[in-house]
Amino acid sequence: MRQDNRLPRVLHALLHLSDMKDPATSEQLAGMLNTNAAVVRRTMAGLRDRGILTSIKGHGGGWQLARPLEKITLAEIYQALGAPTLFALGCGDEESQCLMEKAANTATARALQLASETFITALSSVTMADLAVDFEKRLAELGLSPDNLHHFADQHH
Amino acid sequence: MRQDNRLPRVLHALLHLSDMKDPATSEQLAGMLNTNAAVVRRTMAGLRDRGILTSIKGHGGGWQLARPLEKITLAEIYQALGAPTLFALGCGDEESQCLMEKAANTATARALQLASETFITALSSVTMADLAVDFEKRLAELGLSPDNLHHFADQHH
DNA sequence: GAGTCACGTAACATTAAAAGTTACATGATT
DNA sequence: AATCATGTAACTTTTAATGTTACGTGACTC
Repeated sequence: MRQDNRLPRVLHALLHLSDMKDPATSEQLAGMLNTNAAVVRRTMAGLRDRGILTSIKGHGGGWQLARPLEKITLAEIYQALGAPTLFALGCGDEESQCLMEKAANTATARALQLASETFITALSSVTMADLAVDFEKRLAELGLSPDNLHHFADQHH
Repeated sequence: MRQDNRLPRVLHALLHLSDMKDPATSEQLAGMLNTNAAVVRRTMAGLRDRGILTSIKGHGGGWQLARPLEKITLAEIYQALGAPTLFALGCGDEESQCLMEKAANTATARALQLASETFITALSSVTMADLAVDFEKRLAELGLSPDNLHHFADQHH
């Protein structure tokens, strides 16, 4: 499989959305994320279905946050993306009849399961608001005031 | 990327090797693993370089364990495979200049890093001997004596 | 209410990495 | 010298994300 970058991409998009008053079109977001509008729609669809985003058609339409950043955990976003396969590693054929293969597969699956739980737990403990704080810190480190210079932080504009 | 099943496949192969007195040829292992001899050679090459296996050319040659199962951890095998990418998920473009994207990527990378550490730790705590014990248990559960019925456990034969 | 904007979605092409396959060179044994 | 088995390169296949194009539908403006 190719590498799945939807999670960081969506986080990135949500941060931009939180910074905008008006709805952002798929076209605008695609520009910020260096991708295609259809990809944005496809990727964001799950977040809309989960009530994280709203989408509005027609003039002045686009994407908006449906909730404050504090109430959106990264784990929920991961779920909204369909909880895509975390691992590039597989644990072998589940239906094998060879007991040696079963032992091998079980051991692999166990390690992957533990890693998966760690991943979900880590995502659960972080909200989008935490990311926004991280962003503000990065801004401040560059000596920029968070109040009036947000747009400088975004190289896309 | 496609799913990487090398780790469970190698574990499976090592269990079979531990059960054989004579070296097993790539052809034989390929039969047990339902794959191709060239794949076996390619996959096992890293284990040979790490001193986990020895390979012998010519008549009566093939693959053998270079150490007792107790002294082979799953983590070492994973390393011997080149520590292939664990995750199907990426953490975005590392070189982005957008501070929002950096915040998003960092958060994703952090969760992946924790998961990765859990995975390696889990692999480190298990040796091939543990897998052999697991195999014996599975044999016993089927009501078979471990002493003289090993070959029944392997559906390949 | 016609035109335009923006989402919704399907269909197809592209891409990346493991895995499968084929072929042949090299070394070891008989 | 013949045969066996590894070592390795080159190429094809596979799979899921991603990129792309196209068109339908709803919503707003005039």
